[in-house]
Amino acid sequence: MDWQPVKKKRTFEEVLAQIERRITEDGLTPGDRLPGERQLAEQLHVSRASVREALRVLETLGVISSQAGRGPDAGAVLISKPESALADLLRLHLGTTSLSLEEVIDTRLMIEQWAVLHAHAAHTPEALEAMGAALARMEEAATPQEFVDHDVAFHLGVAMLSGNRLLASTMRALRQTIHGFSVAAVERAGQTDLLMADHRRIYELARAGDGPAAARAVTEHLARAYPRAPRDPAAPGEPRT
Amino acid sequence: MDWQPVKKKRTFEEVLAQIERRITEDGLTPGDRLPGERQLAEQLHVSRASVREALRVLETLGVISSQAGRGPDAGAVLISKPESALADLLRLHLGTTSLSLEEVIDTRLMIEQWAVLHAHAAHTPEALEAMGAALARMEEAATPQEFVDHDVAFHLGVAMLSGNRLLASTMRALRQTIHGFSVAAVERAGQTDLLMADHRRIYELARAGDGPAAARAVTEHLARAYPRAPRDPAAPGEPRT
DNA sequence: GACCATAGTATGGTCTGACCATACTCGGAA
DNA sequence: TTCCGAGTATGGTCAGACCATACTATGGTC
Repeated sequence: MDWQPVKKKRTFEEVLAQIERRITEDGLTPGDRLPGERQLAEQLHVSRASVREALRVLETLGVISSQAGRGPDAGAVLISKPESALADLLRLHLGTTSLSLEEVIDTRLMIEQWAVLHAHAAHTPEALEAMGAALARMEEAATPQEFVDHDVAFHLGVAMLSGNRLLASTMRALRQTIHGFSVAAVERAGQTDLLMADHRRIYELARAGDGPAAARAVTEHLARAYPRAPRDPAAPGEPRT
Repeated sequence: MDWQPVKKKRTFEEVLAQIERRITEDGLTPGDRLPGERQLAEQLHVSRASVREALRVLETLGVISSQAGRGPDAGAVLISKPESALADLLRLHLGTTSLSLEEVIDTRLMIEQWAVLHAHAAHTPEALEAMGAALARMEEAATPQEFVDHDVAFHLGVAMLSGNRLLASTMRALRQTIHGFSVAAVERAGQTDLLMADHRRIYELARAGDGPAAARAVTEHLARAYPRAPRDPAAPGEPRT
């Protein structure tokens, strides 16, 4: 038999494990409620502090949301907000330089390319609608801040083409993380005509179902938006077709 | 002026914000230490419980690691383990069905394709070495469990070709999340000859610097490993070149 | 009977103070 | 010089209390 790790789990980790087990075994889904902190503490024979630390972890990971008060909506409710956790993750690791802005932007390009190349039929109409609406609002944007807000919505629509919620959540988190950088880039550029032309082109190509062409358009767009970011030139081998 | 959100932040969130500020402003990097819990509590005029909840969040996000005792290594030390946070995130959201296995596996294909297509010269030798070593160990694997362990190392090497730490961490988390699924797949298949042939092909193509061919090999490999997972056939538009 | 104000109560959020286990530090003994 | 034990700073946990919040039920008023 294999050796068992002898590490002593901390109390709150045991609580965490049991709550997770309950979630999966009982098939709890977003909207369902967890027992109150005091009740959990009593049933698990631990202190409320330990329960709270476990719940804090779940909240950090975007799995639950807590509200005080009484009634059906009080207490810990299951949710599904992975993007907040991802955004926190990226922001903090950028802060400790264990991640660089280039890597984040590279990842963004990867997702958008993939999304337009692998547009999922069932989700395409919805995504295109979001993209179209964002396009219209971008036209009327008065400030870089506003423009970027709708730009985020547009590119989130691009990610949604894939029909993959993990990619959509990651895109939300990415954009949240590089938000300040995006606004600064638009302010520096001064005008948004070229970016808007890119957007329209991406939109039309996606609507036409021409994945490869849309992927090229996305690549050019991001190269324009982040002039010196891509590290592609240093790559060995043959250029991308 | 814009309206300010009137939401009252919880105490531990304020603590969290101040610690984060200290990290970025002081330029702390992995290996550096944070003040002790009692000291933080006193300086911020909050209770130790609030400090602990903030630290728990940071630990969950893979930014710090805490150890008891005295000496240089005691207390909260900055680290960089985004993969553990990502793995927790994926596992829990899979548990609440706000994410599906297909989406996770799709994401894996996306990363590996991207990595071989955008291999970064500076990181290629190191990645190839990891892939080669994993290849050799896979040959000698006696059990599906062992095989999968080294398979994980191989595909982590693939992700490392990109030189993007975010992708490498995500790959680690992905594989950790689908580990049980992978083992079951290998056990079901009974033999690993085809998979090994794929691996060698991917390795050789990556070493030759032929990104597009390697991308095709990766796609075929994953299609073989997860027979009914990819949703690609349902995609509209033209096939990938 | 319909409506509204008030007391009741269950919830999360926070604090205080204590105790334990751990693991380094330092002083004294061999 | 070496080694052992007391001292001590650290995180981990607990118990009990209090507050703010927000629903619920009660009862009075029209």
